[in-house]
Amino acid sequence: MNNYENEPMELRIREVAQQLFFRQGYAATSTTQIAKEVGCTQALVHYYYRTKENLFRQIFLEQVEAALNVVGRSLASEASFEDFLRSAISLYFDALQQNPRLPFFVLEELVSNPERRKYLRKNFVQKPSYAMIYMQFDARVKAEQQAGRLAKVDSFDIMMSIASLTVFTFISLPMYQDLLAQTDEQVKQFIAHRKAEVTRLVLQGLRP
Amino acid sequence: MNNYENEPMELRIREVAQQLFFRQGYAATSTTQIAKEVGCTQALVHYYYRTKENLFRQIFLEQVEAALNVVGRSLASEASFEDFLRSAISLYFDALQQNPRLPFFVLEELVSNPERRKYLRKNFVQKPSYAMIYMQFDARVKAEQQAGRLAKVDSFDIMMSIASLTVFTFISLPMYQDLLAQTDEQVKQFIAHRKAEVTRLVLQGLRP
DNA sequence: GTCTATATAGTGATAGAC
DNA sequence: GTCTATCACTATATAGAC
Repeated sequence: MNNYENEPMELRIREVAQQLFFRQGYAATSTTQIAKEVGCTQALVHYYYRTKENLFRQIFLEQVEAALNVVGRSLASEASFEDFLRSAISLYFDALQQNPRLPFFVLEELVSNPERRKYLRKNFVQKPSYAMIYMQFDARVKAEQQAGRLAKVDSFDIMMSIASLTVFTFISLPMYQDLLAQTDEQVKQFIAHRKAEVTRLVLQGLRP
Repeated sequence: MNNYENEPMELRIREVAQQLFFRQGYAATSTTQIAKEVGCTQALVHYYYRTKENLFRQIFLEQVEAALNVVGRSLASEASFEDFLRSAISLYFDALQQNPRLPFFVLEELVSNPERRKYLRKNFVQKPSYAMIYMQFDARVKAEQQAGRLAKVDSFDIMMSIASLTVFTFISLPMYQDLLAQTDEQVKQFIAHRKAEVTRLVLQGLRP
């Protein structure tokens, strides 16, 4: 717990805005609501960030960057490919458990707003450093297939499948929690359970 | 192509509204915008549906029902469990290809609005007919495991994994299309490619 | 840096004419 | 059934006092 009350206003506004954007999305969140939760006037929100769109973009970029860093970190492993997959999936689950609303937040805005995709493309996809992440993974996959230790599957498919299985777990969390009326403890168990099963499924599914 | 211009207004409004809700979500869509795209006044939208929320709910329920019917249909198969899985995954991909925005539309509203989850719970989860769908599947899984033809995995996990892999394909479609600048033909190929790989991964991953 | 006040525009919804 | 007109609100954003 940060000692919230003593933080500078600029930061408090960003933190509250992030929470609200995460929960409700961009369109359903107003600067008035942000101000009310912070305990300041709506004018102050605009004093620091000028526009709502601008405030959103700072948060959005920061979060995408954080997510990509997790992916980047997962590729640094020197272990065997199987152990590398294990620890990557484990890392994704742990990172998302810390920040369960992140994937939906990013997806929502990317899916429902073409401008956001353009923005992301300019800021990340075109940057060579991020293209490198994929190249690195692809090389490793090909080497493993050459050695006959991995099924002949496109590296892009491996990434897609792992992303699907991890991300969807957290996207569906509110439904699991709410529709099936589960407690926090049950949710924690559910995540751990899925982590184990996703790992098992991926490893067995990628055997040659 | 329906001869759109000749349809009754009530229906035209619903179709346009659906398109817009699918693309932008509830909060980002106004009844004014709906009216403009239909080519009528905003008052008429409210004449037929009274409130925006009400218009939304009709569309939402209809779509959830359609989705659940696809799932229900997939369970009717008499074939071997492996063939049943194959045809179920195939059916999901085909249904979603007809309606690629459906999963995101449903998820978005369920994730970002607790009221919608309450509403869904009342209308579906509590209905015995929908609980039956799961029971049916669970029985079949257990029988297959008894016979030693299927890995010892919870039936709930099997559903979650298949849902993750199919749904995420379509959620990520706008990004695939836009971020990687793909043509319609390439998108079609991508879907077919994922359908094959998802089928392969699930079948191999569920072998005992 | 924080406030009050306000300009401007858009929202959902309704009343009433035709 | 469709329109015009309008209400009461809320939104984002800015100007100006302190």
